[in-house]
Amino acid sequence: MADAPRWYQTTAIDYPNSRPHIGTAFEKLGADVQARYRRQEGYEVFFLMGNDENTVKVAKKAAELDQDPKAYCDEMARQFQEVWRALEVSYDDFIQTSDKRHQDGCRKFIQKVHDNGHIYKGTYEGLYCEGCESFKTEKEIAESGGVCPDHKVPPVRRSEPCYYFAQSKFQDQLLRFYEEYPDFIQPESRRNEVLAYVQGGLQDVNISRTGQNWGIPIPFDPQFTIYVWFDALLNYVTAIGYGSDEERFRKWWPADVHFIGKDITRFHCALWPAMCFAAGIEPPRNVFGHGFVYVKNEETGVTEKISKSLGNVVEPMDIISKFSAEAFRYYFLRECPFPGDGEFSWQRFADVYNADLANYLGNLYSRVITIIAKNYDGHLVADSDAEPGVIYTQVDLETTVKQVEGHIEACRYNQALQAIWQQVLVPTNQYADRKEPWKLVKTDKEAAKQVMLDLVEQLRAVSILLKPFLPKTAETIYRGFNFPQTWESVCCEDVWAQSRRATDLRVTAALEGGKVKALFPRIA
RNA sequence: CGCGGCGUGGAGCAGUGGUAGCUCGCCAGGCUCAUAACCUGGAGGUCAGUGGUUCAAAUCCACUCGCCGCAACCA
Repeated sequence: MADAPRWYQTTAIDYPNSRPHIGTAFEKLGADVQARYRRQEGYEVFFLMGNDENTVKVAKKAAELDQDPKAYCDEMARQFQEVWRALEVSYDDFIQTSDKRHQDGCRKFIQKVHDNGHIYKGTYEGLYCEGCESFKTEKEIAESGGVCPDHKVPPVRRSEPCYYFAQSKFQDQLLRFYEEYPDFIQPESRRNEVLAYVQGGLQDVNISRTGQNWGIPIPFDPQFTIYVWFDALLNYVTAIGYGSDEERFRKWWPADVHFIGKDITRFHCALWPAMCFAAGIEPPRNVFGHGFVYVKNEETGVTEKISKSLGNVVEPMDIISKFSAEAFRYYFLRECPFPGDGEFSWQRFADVYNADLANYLGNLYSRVITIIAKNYDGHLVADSDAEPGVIYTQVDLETTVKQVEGHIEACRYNQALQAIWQQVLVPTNQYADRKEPWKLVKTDKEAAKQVMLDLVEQLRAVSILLKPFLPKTAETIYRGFNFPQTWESVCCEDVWAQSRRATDLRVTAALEGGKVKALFPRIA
């Protein structure tokens, strides 16, 4: 048997100076669906996440709390992972950029780029705030009326020695690269932005900082630390053994996809591949810049960007404890198009929860099980030669499965879910109403049984299709019956390839008073 | 003229050349197996505007108006 195809994917690493909010979670969910889908379809998957810790902000925050920065980072990493686990994000590794493995790999990488002649010493001149002890951009200063936005004092022009990464040398190579791999930047709409940016001329990047005792010292000049962006991007390679385990590194690199927020597209589509060129490694195959989640202000009806200053930050746990992790996953994956933007509101959440999860999905599961339990003692013996009923008039199940797979592969999760609801759940409820097995069972128990087998078959299909999206719910539905294949091994193709295999179908879900526990209890 | 995106019934979205579609909400009816769920029917849109291309445009082109994101470290 041939080796399984490999799939290496990452998410952006997060600053741990505040806890994750629903926007941060959105990215991890989108990535998680992809990882689960690839695993299910037979790929050997490595799914990396992590935290970005070598920034001044983190050191400051730790100092405020009178904590050691590393201890602070470790505690935050624990808290982040607690949230990711609660959301059933199936990451394989979690890297912290304050980890030794990252710092060692990082130094090797920058040394390599230096040895290859792409780093040179120069001077950086800019507006410096003595309060912040850091440079400010012209824009920042201009926006706050000529003073530092934090300290309200005018900055001074200052120049200091630094190291530059010769990004400009790679401009042509980058443009050729985009041309050769037109799918590199996803979604398509972000492509023009990056092209225009690179065509507009790349500048060399100052990749060093001085006077910081938190961060990674530059190996060839330890009084400098590595600029946080240069360091952060390297997590994608240090996590898989760059500089320490060549075999492992070669196994996984290049990454199949980096999932990132649309705001950092440029770093990933220009700076990062240029860094790869400079170090003599391949660039990643794909960068996917997802959209943002905005929050609808329930009072004013205005859609706002999530921000601390607006006080509209919603944390995942707020929602998980009121509803469930599965509902959380469903809402964001269904309501917010991954390539574009979406919005959250409690009202909308409740509407979607009741309509899609409680009514269409949960209720179908309940009614099917109850009928079988009541009338057949939870046991249907199927005739192997019985003709399945005609459920679909527009699109058949196999076509739907293929559409869903296409949508997942393109990260159009909302459209995948929409297809499952519109093309499977809706017709199944319609079919049940047309056939009325609860009436039919009184006059023709055999015919009613065939209808029930058809309905169960639909539930089996739904559970498989939902496997990457709602792992727990899908498993509960699947395990509600004694389907022959194991849950772990079931994949999309089985929807049609393994249909109607059960000749001795039993309801295995736990029943109480002849009824099954609601998958999603309605919210008032 | 910095770059880019968006503007479709009350709300949220799909639809990229050929009789305007989905979910929620609303109105009426049906059903009663089911989580007051499910099914059927209905009201509601000049697809931001103007001009153009075409036998035919929400869909292509031009311009106008409105909203938003990015512009080297706030997912």
